[in-house]
Amino acid sequence: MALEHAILVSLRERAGSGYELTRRFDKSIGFFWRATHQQIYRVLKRMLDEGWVTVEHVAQEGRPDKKVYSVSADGRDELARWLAEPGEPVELRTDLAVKIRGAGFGDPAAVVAEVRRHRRVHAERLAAYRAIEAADFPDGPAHTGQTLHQYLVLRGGIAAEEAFVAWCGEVLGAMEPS
Amino acid sequence: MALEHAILVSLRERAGSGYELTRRFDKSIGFFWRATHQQIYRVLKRMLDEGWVTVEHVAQEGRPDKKVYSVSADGRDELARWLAEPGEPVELRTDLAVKIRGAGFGDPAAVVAEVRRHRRVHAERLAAYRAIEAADFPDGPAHTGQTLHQYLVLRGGIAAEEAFVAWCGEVLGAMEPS
DNA sequence: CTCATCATGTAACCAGTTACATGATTTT
DNA sequence: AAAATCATGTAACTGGTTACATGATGAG
Repeated sequence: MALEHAILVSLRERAGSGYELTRRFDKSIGFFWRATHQQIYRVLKRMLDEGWVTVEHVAQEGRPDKKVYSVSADGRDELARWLAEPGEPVELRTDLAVKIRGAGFGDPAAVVAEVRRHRRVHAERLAAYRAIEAADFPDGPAHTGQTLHQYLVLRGGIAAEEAFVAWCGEVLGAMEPS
Repeated sequence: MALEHAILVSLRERAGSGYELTRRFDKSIGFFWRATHQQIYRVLKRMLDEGWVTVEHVAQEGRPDKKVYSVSADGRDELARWLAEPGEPVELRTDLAVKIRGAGFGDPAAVVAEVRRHRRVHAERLAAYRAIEAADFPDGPAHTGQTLHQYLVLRGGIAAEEAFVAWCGEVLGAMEPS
């Protein structure tokens, strides 16, 4: 379970509130890990109980107060421990594949339309990632440290989306009205 | 939620027991959807309650009896309905990316070792998929019907594993002792 | 006046994992 | 004698999603 650890990474990059973390999980961290605010608030509470983070209540003018979380020494230790620990390589789990495999048990044309829709979404995500790459990482792999690491993760998102777009294309080529 | 529907697809290809389904989810269907026997038995029970499948008790010699499940008319309708229904395109969720992004907060060399391990596993899966491709689908995209659909799903697994292997390679190239 | 943004939470539910449990037969 | 295969299940737990709930400020 990596949400705790994804939050630790994000908070080590910069302390923030649950709300701010939710925004980050909608953007950069969201390339590879999604989380809703409900989940983040719940996990932050648990992390606080475990002593991995500390809170500071911050009063704001014209806006609701917020609770700013920071990683504690225990949290830093836990993150370092987890980083060195082996984990399971990802496995793909996509219902699109189930639909393709089962296409003959329904309307194949509807499945083809669904593949086309998925290709469009993946192509849009790919374009968005490429725009971020061009804007934020002009030096490509010549970056160093944290910037390099962020760049490499983005490259993973790009590689995955490219693969999905190409696969959808292959499926369409083989299944489209022939 | 696609496990019900993955089971419907598998049972339409061939009726079988929970145990047999578990075997199939370890192999071909497992390229893109995993399930343990506990989960399969639980879901089969629910599907029986919903009337999507029927059971036949089969006594065997020298082996425990088994319950063979088949898809009912309602199950066929449900599968056809679901096949035409739009679903969410996959999102990647991998802790390896979290580890790469956080590498600077721990021992980067340990993260590099982890990336190398993942590359090895993905390369092994890729080789296994390619072996299946060569053995079971000699005609490539020239297949038709159900065989074509199974082939295209396997191609998706191959595309995904290729992308992971390439990405791990890129990460290693940028992070390895420099 | 309405919608978006900022900000935090609870509660119910669903899906998936891990552990426990049994027991015969066949293979090593 | 031990391990693998065939065969089915229950129970507890964990993680994630959806729905509900509140309330201020600022922009259109």
